[in-house]
Amino acid sequence: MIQNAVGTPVSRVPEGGRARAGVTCGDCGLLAMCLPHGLDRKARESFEQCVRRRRPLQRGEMLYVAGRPAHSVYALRCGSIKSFVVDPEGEEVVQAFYLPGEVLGLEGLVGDRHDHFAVALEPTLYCEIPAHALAELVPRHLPLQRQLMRIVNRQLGESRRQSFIYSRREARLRLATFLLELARRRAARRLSSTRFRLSMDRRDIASYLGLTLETVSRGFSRLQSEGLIESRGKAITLLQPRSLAALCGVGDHE
Amino acid sequence: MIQNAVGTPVSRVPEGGRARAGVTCGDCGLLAMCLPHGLDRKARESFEQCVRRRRPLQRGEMLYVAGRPAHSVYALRCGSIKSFVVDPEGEEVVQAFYLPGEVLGLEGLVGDRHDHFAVALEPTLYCEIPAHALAELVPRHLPLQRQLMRIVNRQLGESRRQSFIYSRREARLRLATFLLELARRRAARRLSSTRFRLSMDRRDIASYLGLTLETVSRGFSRLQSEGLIESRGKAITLLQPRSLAALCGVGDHE
DNA sequence: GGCATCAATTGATTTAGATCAATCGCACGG
DNA sequence: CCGTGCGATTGATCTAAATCAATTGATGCC
Repeated sequence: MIQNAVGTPVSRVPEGGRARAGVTCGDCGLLAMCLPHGLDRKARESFEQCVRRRRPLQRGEMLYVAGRPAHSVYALRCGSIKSFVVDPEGEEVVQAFYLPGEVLGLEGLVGDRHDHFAVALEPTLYCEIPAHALAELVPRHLPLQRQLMRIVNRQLGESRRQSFIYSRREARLRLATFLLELARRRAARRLSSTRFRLSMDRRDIASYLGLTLETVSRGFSRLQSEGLIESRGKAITLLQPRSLAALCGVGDHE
Repeated sequence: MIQNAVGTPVSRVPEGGRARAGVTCGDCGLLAMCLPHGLDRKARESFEQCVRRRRPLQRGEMLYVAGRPAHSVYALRCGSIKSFVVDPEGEEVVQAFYLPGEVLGLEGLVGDRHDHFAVALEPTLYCEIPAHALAELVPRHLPLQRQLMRIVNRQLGESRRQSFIYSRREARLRLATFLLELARRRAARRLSSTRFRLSMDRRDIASYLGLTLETVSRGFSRLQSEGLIESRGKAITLLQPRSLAALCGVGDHE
């Protein structure tokens, strides 16, 4: 449904301006996966000059809206964001979920308009880097160039993996793959990879995986009855991550 | 099937070396969509110094192989290439089809290994740009940087659109979308967008669209019986491109 | 604390596409 | 010119997931 898209105001007026003491990229635990990774102190400082740390987004609040001018690139600090497009029938189609340390809105660097929506799934903090400033910095700093390419390339890989699991038609496999992907990304952030709370609802997961929400729900139930996970609403525990991986990795033929 | 992957030698020894007179980027009709687009004459000449124009690939011949070191980026001059991965059951999963003017193997710029296979679907000419040389040129030439980002971004968009049509489950719609996408890309190359020969077989299309080859075949038959296309094997005519577009664009609810 | 609301689960039925199984038709080599 | 073989088509059946429809459970609000 598009109600979010039309009903919720786009994030606008900043509350904090420049990065303030105590909240710099140097301090940030997510530096290693973020844009300024690899920059020396001096370069990082000029990068920081461009970074705007905004007030938090509330759940359901839009970070940006498809069709509007894209003037910035965004890096998540905490919380989570889903990106989606709206299909001709007016249905939301979820394209990606973003976790802290991930960068979105890169189309702002090349195109001039967003081609999708981005909305917070929970209270969310982020940094905003104006595209014109970033575009000026990139040619001057080799590590920034490399990191940018690495990030875009990673997104491309993720998107292709997603296409891949779509083409495998078994619902339970898509679900298992989805959970393991989340676990992997959480592990990379030193968060528990076996117990976590989903910030998205069943409908979002269904849309992301190309299924209906009923099928997702049944999938969770089935994985639970098989003892592979414990699922109580949004609280998920992976009881047998190895078996889950085996399910996705090796064939289900036997 | 993986037989291609193991049965066919990787393209290796070059036949032509440096770009020769008469075959330069300046002459190439595809310059506008290729990497050196936007470079001034001088910059383009130093770009050309890096370009290797290789002997043609035969149908079925591999351009590169997943797992092997990625030392170059490739630009298609004519013919076509499919890229694919091999799933745990050993089945080929087609990720993309590349047409003249398109660039592949960009992961060579960031990673050090190919993560997928690329194979010629017909006799195919291509240019090879060694990654190290390109990586050296990029920081020095702003238009090259911008073009690189534009190309990667376009690939990301394409991959997301692909995920999107996977999530729409109706087979005939996927097929119609596929045909229109091909038509669009051909039109961009000033080739007929209504009559063309598919260089890939039904199995490849099926894999790309996440369907079985029987379903693809039935889809073609159905679109033909509806008078939207004419399909005789690989020869395709779009009889009602507008209706096809309506099918994909607007809903099928009625 | 109880009720309203919405998310999630579970059940019954339908259906699109997968799967299994023949042909068909065209290109190629003898 | 006629087989041979592979790609494509067509047909019959089966099945996983969509759809339709309750029901249950959690969350927040009065």
